[in-house]
Amino acid sequence: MSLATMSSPHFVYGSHHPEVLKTLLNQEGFRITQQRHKILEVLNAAAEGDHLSAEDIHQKLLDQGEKIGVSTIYRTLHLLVDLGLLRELALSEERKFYELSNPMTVAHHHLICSQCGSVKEFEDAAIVSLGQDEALRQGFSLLDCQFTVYGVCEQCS
Amino acid sequence: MSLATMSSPHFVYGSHHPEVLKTLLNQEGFRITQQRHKILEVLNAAAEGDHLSAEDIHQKLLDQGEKIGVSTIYRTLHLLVDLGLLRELALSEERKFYELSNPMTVAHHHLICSQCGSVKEFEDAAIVSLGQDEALRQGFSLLDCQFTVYGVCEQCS
DNA sequence: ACCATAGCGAAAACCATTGTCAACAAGTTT
DNA sequence: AAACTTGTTGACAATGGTTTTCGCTATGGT
Repeated sequence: MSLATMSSPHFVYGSHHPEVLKTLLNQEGFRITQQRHKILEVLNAAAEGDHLSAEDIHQKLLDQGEKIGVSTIYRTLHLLVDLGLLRELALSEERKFYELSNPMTVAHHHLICSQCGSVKEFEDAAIVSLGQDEALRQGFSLLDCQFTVYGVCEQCS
Repeated sequence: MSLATMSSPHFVYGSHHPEVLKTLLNQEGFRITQQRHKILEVLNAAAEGDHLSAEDIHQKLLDQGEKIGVSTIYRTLHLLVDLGLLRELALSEERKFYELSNPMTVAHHHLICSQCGSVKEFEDAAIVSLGQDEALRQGFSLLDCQFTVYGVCEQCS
C-alpha cells in the first residue's frame, strides 16, 4: 500500500498535495525544504502527458525567479522517484524525463517516432498485467512497466 | 519488406551472413570494411541473450589483437541499427547495449532488478501484437517494441 | 592502376549527471 | 527564544559515455 493512500482514508490526494509530501518526508526522516516544494510544484503544473527533464525543471524555476542549483534538482528528482511520487522515463537516449506518478491513473506507455522524435501516449491495462505476470513468474516484485514502441509517424513517412 | 528478405527469395540468411551485409551496404552506397565485418562478428559470436555495450565490443576486439578506434565502434553500431541489423537496448541508465536483430526470432523483452541490475529476458508474442495494434491505430509504421519491467528480484528483497 | 570519396582513428569536445564540501536551515532540545 | 544537531543546499570540479574534428587511408567504380 502506498504511503499516499495511508495518509487519507477516504480518498487519495494527488501526490503533489503538501500534506502528502510532508507525511512522506517526515516518515523517512527527510526534511521539508522550499526547493523540494518548488520542484514538485513545477511537475504538478505541467500538463498531463508533458514530460520534463531535469534541465527543463531547472530552467522553469530560474525563469520564475527562483535561485536553485542543478545538484538539488537531480537529488530531489531521485528522492521523489524513490518515494514513488515520480516516474522516471527513458524516452530519449540522451536525457531522462519525469512525470507525476499518480497511483490512481493507469500506467501509460509511449509510441515514439524514430524520425522526428514525437511522442504519443497510450494506455493499455493488458500490458501492465502481462508485466505483472512475468514478474511473478520470475519471483520479482513489480515496480514499474514501460512499454515503448518505436516507429515512423505519418508525417515522416 | 526488409532488405535481408529481398536478397534471398527462398529463406532468410542470419543477418550476420557476409552476403547480406554486402548487399545491404552496397544497396545504400556504403562500403564494406574490415572493421564493419569484425564488429558484426563479435556481435554474432555473443551468446543468445548476451547484450554488449560499445565498450564491450571495443575491448573484445582489442583483446583479440585488432586495432580499432572507439569512433568506429560507435559509428558502425549506429549504421547497423539504421540498417535494421541490430537492436539498441536501453537496459541501463548509463550505457546502451546492442544485440543482433534477427527478423526470424520473436522480439524479447526484459525484466530488470532495480536493486542489483540483473536482467532476465522473456518472450511474449502478445506484447508485440499490442505494439503493432497501437502503431497502426496512430498511423505509425512499426520498427521495434521494447517492454521493460522493473522490479526487485528474490535475492534482493 | 587511378581516382573520387567513404571511412578510419587519435585526440579533443560535448553534455547530462554526479561528487565535494563549506555554508545553511529545518526541526528538536533546552 | 536561543542553542544545537544534522539533513540540505549550491558553486564548482569531476566523471564517463558518446560525438565531433580533421588529416590520413582504403574501398569500389572507371
